[in-house]
Amino acid sequence: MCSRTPRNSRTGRPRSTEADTAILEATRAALVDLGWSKLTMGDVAGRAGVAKTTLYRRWANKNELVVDAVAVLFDELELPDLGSLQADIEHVVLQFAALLERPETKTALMAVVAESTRDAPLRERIRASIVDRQKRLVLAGRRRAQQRGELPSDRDPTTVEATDDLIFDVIAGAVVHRALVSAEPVDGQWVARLSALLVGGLGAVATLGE
Amino acid sequence: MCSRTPRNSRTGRPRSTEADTAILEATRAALVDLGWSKLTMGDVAGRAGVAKTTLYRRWANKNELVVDAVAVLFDELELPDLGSLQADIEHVVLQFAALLERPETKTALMAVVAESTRDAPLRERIRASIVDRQKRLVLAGRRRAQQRGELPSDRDPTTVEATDDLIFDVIAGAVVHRALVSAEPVDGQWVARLSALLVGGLGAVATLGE
Amino acid sequence: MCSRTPRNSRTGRPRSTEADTAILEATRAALVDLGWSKLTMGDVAGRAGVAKTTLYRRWANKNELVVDAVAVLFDELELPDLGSLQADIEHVVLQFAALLERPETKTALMAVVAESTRDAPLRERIRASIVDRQKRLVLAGRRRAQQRGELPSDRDPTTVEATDDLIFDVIAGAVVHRALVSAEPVDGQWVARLSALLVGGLGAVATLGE
Amino acid sequence: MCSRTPRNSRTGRPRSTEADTAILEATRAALVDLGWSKLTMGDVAGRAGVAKTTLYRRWANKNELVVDAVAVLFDELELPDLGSLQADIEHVVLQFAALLERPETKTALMAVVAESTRDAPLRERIRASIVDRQKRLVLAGRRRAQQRGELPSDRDPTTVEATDDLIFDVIAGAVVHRALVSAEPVDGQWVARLSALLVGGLGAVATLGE
DNA sequence: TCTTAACCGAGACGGTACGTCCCGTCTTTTT
DNA sequence: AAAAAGACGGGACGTACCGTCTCGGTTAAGA
Repeated sequence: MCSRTPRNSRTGRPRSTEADTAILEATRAALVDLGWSKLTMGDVAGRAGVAKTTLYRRWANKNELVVDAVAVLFDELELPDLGSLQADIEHVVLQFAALLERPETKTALMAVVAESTRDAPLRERIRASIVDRQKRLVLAGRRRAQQRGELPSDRDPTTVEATDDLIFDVIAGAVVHRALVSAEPVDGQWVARLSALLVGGLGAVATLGE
Repeated sequence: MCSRTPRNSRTGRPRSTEADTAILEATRAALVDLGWSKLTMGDVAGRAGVAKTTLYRRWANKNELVVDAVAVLFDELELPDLGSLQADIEHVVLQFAALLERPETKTALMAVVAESTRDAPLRERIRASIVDRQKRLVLAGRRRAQQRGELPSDRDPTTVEATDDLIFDVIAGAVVHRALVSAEPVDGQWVARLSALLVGGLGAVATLGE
Repeated sequence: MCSRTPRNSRTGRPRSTEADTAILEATRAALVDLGWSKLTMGDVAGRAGVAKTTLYRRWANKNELVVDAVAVLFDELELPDLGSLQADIEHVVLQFAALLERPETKTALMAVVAESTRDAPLRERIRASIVDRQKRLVLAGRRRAQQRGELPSDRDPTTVEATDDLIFDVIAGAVVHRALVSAEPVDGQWVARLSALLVGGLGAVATLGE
Repeated sequence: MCSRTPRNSRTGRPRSTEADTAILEATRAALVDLGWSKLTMGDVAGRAGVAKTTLYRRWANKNELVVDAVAVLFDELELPDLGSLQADIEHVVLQFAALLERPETKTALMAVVAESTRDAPLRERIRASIVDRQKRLVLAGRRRAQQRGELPSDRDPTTVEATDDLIFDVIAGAVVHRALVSAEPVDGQWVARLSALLVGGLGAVATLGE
């Protein structure tokens, strides 16, 4: 979780795990109150009741701290079986939109992505902490649809993975763009249209490799 | 273009129009060299051979300046008629991906969007300067496809607009997510799959309103 | 006076002379309240109602600032003609002792001298601002004594200068050592003994060169 | 020697005496390398191969540590009988000047004196460890000169002590001022002049009390 | 021999000050 | 009135040390 792994030595005073959690909580609170660009390391330290040095001992900079603070929120997303692929998609999209409406994520997500365009370690951290972890939802939804017979069974595994990635980029990208760039609500109608587009289009994509 | 409109008085020394263009060019150059987060107003002023006051007389802050500097690049996107809806989509997606590969836009776009989540005037400026201007591409593509008979003619105008918006969010969102978040290449295969998904799904969306 | 001379350009906003004096006064006040070692640049800036940057624009570090703040106090020393060499010496020694009793000088003088042992520019600044300026007192006293006939007229000018320097080091050194190292009072008795020693010994030194 | 006397309990692990000497040596080495103001407790601990806690268990702060580290050097001063008061004075002055040329003492002596102006315990420690211990040299020199008949025998013991103190302040003060403030060499000529001044002046001081 | 109390190294902790960078504003002279 | 120049008050940065505090482990006297 922390950026700077302490040496695996057993000597010396161990790091306080309470400080860890206090810092991450304080970071989320500061994101809510101030937004990403006005969040300062000193302010977070103050809110957490911790010295600035304690903060820098764990995270090299604001971006890595924010990624860790926000990442955990994305693990709340779930994919309950609602009986049909379209229903599953609509449910997860609404969940994701609700997550993006939270002020912590709304202000932080695009900011760290922007920073990551010039910071490879940060990019890797985002991928590991947030992006890759959510692909599980696409996987689960696709497999469930295959079991239901809504989608054909796998043939070429690379094609399947490429399609999974495409669906992930389309869903996540569309919701983020709607919510943050277009800045318009992700309501039931919009979600219905999006999921209809996906379900309808998936057949065309499946026949593409043949 | 400029943020602060001067009084319409004709007295006094007129503003230098050369300064305007020099500043915007300098901003793009600074974005390339430094990225959004390390770009400073002082540095831009220095590159443009201009005093900081001259800069602030025109733009209130870094974000508005960057939006103006980058917006013009998005007007390069075009939609030549390639004979089919799928070909048109593939072409514009590749163009958009190429634009996002440019270091100016790559570092700036997500950054200003992130800032805009807490800054309504900036959000409006982005919408006016960048977002809404590109919806023309979706409009043009859809109409052309209708003329070709690839898509049914309009019935309910609000449904049409909602679908246009959806397609816009899906295309733009997916490309941005692929390029900046997933950080993987927008290559021919991926574009082919995306456009197949869209063309295949559009029928399903069209029948939704009935 | 200031450490960092601005370019002799006439362009731009000129430096505030009020800031100069406010900073030096604040420095002396901080020396009185906190002493040299607890004096901080931030505190001085705060007392002066000035930003830290304004302070650093003028002085590179605490030591140079303190030298300038204290130097002016040494210019208060005078040498009124009291009729005899011994009386003149006693008077200036008492004045010097009174100056060293002031908390500003007491805490600052030895501190900057200590720092100057590893900082040649500072050493030069102390010499120019404080040390050399006070040699005038020795010169004036010696000339007056020669006019009175208490001391022989000059013969070898280098000998004269060497003797002046010796007397300066002896007087200044003895008073400083008494006041700060031995930490005992420079009272009338002690001063009388010191001046007797000097007046009595000067004859022996004068005949040394022969 | 150490600042914090442990309880006189005989139980528990006794303090390492090797640590004591290692710390003092490390302190002198650090003074040579870094000077007083850049010397840090952590650095000294590192050089001594000792934990910071071990250091603080013995000395309360940097100043007391430095006084102890430097004090021992002053005990090297000796006063061999060279046959005349003037020769004895010249010898001890040259010794003292040589001591002040050593980088450890040069940087440390004035610094701790400066600190002592606002720190009574430190002042007392300096007096006990350094100042008073060197007055023995003045005492020995004066007695030897009295035995030789160069100086009159004692009459009033308080006058004698006052004169001893005066001579101590004059010699020590003059040498320190010459070496550190004027920053000029304490060479044979200067020493000859100083000792001539003293020997010549001592008679005048002696007759003062009558 | 076994406690046991004080020692030791390592290093994290809450803090303070540092000197730098940039902000957005202001004052000055020049155009 | 706008321009270049640059000083201004202010805020945050990331670093260096401070002196304290926990750790696990060591050491020698006393039971």
